[in-house]
Amino acid sequence: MDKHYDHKASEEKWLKFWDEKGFFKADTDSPKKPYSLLIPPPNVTGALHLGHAMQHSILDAVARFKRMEGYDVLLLPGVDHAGIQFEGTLNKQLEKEGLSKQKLGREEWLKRAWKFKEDSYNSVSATWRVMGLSADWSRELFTLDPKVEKAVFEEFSSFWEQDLLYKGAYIVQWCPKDQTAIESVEMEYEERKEKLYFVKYNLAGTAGKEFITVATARPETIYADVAIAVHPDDPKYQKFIGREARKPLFDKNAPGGDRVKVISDSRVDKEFGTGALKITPGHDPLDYEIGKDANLAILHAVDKTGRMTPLAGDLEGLKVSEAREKAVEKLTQAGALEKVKDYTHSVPVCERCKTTIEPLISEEWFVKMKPLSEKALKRLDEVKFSPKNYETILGDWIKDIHDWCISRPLWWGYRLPVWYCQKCNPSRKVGKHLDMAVSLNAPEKPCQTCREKHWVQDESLLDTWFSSGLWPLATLGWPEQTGEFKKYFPWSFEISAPEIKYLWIARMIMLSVWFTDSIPFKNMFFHGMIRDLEGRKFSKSLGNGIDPNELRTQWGTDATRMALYTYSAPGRDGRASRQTMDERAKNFRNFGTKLWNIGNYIIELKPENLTTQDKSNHPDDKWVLGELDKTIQKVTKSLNSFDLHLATDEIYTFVWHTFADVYIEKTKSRRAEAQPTLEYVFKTSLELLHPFMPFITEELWQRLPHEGTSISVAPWPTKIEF
RNA sequence: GGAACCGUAGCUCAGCUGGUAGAGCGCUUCGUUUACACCGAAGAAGUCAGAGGUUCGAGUCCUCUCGGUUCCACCA
Repeated sequence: MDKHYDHKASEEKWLKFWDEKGFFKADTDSPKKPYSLLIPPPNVTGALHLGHAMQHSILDAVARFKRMEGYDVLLLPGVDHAGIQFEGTLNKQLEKEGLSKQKLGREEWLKRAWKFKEDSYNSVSATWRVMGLSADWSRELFTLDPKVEKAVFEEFSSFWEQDLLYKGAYIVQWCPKDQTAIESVEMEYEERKEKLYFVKYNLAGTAGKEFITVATARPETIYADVAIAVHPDDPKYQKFIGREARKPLFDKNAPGGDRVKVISDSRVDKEFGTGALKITPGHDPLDYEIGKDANLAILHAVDKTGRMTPLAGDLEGLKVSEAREKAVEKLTQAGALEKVKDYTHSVPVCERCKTTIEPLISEEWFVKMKPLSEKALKRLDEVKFSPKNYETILGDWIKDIHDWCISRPLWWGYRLPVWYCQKCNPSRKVGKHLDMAVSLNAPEKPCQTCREKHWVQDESLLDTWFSSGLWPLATLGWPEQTGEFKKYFPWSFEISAPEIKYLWIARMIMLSVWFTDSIPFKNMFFHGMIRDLEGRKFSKSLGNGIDPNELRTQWGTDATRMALYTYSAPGRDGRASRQTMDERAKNFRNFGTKLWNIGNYIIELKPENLTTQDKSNHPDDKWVLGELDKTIQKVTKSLNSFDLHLATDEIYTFVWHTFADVYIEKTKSRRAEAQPTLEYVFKTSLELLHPFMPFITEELWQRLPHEGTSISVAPWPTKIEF
């Protein structure tokens, strides 16, 4: 044996061996009990990062453990098309080349998109394999594969038939840069120092004598005002309720001209500003609510690109920030600006591009979530969460569910399978089944109203989570009751980063319970987030990321995996730098060398004149077997509770500090007698270590006397059998 | 405003249902005798954020305070 373990050669050798032997293929016909693990599909938007490496190492350890325990293990890999994020990343690339979506056009753009997808996918796939993931590659899926498309269509059409879909005016958080509606979970708030403008509205018919003053941070939206609201109990404004006021900024084409009504509504805060609130239902969620209840018109002063609409008169076409300055000038000139105060508040911005969100009314598709939420809540306690408190966290969110906006103006992903009759339904209204159809391709049947075929498809795409929310079902061939669906569903184990607990985990639970009357997974593991030493997220812009491939190349895959398990306590965030990762990986690289040298001692330096393979009754032998037995029990227990950080620590301490430092040292004076015990304890230790360090354990196990073809399918040690 | 999590050795972190403080890296001293210097032996280092409480006994349970992080809601 060489002095040092050559991790690179060993990894290549065993990857090839495992692949050829097909140990990791799940078998629906196997009499073994199933254990299924679903890999959260990484986005095809770039290379895997350290968080992925940890997540996948955890999955693989559990999979390997269960396989050794004798289960028919399915570890299913896949990748996600990640609509918005994908387009964002690709468009940034195109920008550098001086290109854009618009310049390329849909067809050319899609060609680039598929190329980009291939590149990202290849990087992800390569990393997966070299990390030693014992996945069933024959079942690998992409969220845009036909198998998934079928399931997604079933999801959509069944929602349609159950009357859970609707389209209509809805207040939507609109990102002007990404040109898309985003969800509240995709928004961030930024503290901004802005101004609060106190604007006087003249009461109609008083010719500049009576005024009502409102405080607003967005004077440019005055054009879209439809009312002023005051609290019904506010004594200051009793006399104004029911009267009309004149907008200091208005467009002659606006409904009602410059007139807005003063109404009362208890949702107005008497203490804020002047206690009078201008109502702009087109641009503010609260105003929208108040406006809806008071039956007020919805006007837009800002459009979806973040520019002023014709309603803003000569400000049309200006960006919001420019329009605000102009509006303030005009108000000053008109003597309508009473005062300006400094005002610090948090402004909603897009999580991805940090652009200020425009709350707008937009025509979007929604799923009514209440029925799904109610059904899911009854079954939530069947999922075993790690850490436990996530059951409450998710339960609270599902209880307060709001309808799910599922349409996105994107090009990358699933088009809504909705067709309108161009002739009978040119405005694409929803609700009349006769001049609409839900179909994957252009409907064969004619429109039932005009008996002709003028079908046009809805332009929008489905939200990415509409497909990934169905991942536990789609990957197993649902809606068909396939053999694999029957055997592997619900999944035994799922894992996720906590940041997508609502977007993804809660949705999977609701969708699964709705469509199959079953929870999607029995064990749900949330790992923590690895951050940098200052506690910040890893991000490309900060450049603080750590490349798992560099760690792997330098220290070996086994060592990198072990380093990651030290961060794997459920729900605990960790801090890391390249240096701290190196320190940990180095320690486990050294541990690998230790194993290698133990192997050298036991295998290569084996005494030649061995007389017996019988066990001895020497107290040291009994002692080490007792310690080994304790270790077996502890490691098994920790693995069953998914405490991998404890399991790795236990087996590490036993091998290094009990077996090597103490026991092996003592055997040197009675080497021949101890040989059987040495071999047994070492082989068993390797088996306990295999889920975490698959390569070196296979390498050494193969050199020891053993039964079977691979440690990866050797029986998991349960008790001392010696 | 509501909620959760965290605060343990210089650094990064473990410590399950309460019972004499742990690991890795780093540091000090010694060791190159026949598995291993990617090693071995010995060692220094913490009033477990602070204050109360429950208990025979609390890092571990309860309350409060301080500090840090995150999530949810609202922000005219």
